[in-house]
Amino acid sequence: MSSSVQPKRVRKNPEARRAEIVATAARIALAEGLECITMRRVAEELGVRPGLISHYFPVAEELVAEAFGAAASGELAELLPDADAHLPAVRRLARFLGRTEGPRYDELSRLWLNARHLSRFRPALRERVGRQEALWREGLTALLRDGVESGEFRTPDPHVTAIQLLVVLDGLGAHANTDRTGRPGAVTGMAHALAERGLGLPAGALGTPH
Amino acid sequence: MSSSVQPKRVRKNPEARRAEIVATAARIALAEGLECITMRRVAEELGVRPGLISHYFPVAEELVAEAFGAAASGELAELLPDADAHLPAVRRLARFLGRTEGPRYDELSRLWLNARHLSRFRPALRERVGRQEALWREGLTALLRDGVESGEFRTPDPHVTAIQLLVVLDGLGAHANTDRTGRPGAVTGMAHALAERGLGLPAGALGTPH
DNA sequence: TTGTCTATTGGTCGCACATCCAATAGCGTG
DNA sequence: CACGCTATTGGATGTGCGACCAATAGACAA
Repeated sequence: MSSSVQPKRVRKNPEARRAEIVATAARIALAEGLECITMRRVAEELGVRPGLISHYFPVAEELVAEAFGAAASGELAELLPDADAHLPAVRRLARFLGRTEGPRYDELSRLWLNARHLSRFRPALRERVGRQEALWREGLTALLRDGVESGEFRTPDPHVTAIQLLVVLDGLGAHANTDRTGRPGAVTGMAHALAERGLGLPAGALGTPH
Repeated sequence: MSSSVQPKRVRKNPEARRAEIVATAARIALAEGLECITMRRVAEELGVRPGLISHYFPVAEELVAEAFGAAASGELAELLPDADAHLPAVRRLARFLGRTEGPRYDELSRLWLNARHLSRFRPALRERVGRQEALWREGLTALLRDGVESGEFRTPDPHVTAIQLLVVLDGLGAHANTDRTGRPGAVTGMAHALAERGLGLPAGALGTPH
């Protein structure tokens, strides 16, 4: 009558296991924060013993970096899906900006905040954050460049405009963390306004933030 | 011939000791981060036993919150000194923006990053962060309002403009943490540009960012 | 000087963590 | 079916942390 579950041990091939671990850690990172990625915590979530995580990631920091990379690039893919490549750039940009609101994006901007701060103490993570920043910058720059080539946008330098956009989005995200007391539309809409002004679009061309 | 220092115990009055503790913690927060504020660490810095810190701050989180508050309000006072109240608003704003660059301000924006993130887990800190945000917002809003009254600025809503400025500054600060690879002037100067545009000033009226 | 009050000590306790390793058991191969 | 490889376990080790408390020794008043 033992009510405890048998510790039936499951054996998987290393790549699969590793991927599973990273995915779990990424999920934890998004939901609860990078500091919640702990050997024990991940192990428990996977129904496995802590030693195993340690075996795949002898140094914990490496797992944290990997998890952040997975989460960030996953979210980027969702914000700027390759599948949209055929759509007009204005439309893609409008979608992108539209997705930078709501609880879902709050989670993401919290993760960035988290990562930027933590990367102060963890070199491996810092490196990953830098790489992801570059990816996001390039992704958005490519979108803007498309728009310029198709004549939808007019801007002296798509790369600079992209960075400016990301800076504003980061600022909004950081503020959203603590302060959400009746933010005026002129604040919420900063990214839209910046994009329209910086790309020679008429006001409202990108849709209005909710 | 004992080369070890005598543990001569010094007795101070509670308010002074408490102030000393907060000041030390604030210094640590600015230089190394809020998570380095630890009973042992602060005690060592003060040449005192850890138990003493614990005595003044039975709950560690309270000290962290207090330290952040001290650091943030101290820095605000330096960025917007009351002593400048007689100067024209343009000049005060130009100074303020001028001080938002360089290693000194980097330290501060790192602290804000740190605090915003950590406040996710520590209610007492979150409350303090909210209070400080309000103070910064109000300080800057007052400056802008002065400018409007004296006819130096033209803006539909000083409060909104102030928030927008802070958002951009936060975004720049967050980005500066990891990425500083040749940031174009059009990025570095975002705050200046936003202020000039939002306040009806001619370009360059606030000085150029270095 | 003596006595009292209390700021300060010195230690203890329990917790959560990363890291390491010898033993074990799943699974594919022969 | 038996064997060997290795993914996985269980447990030990050491560190740093907040919290707690009885004992101690400054400082000040009587």
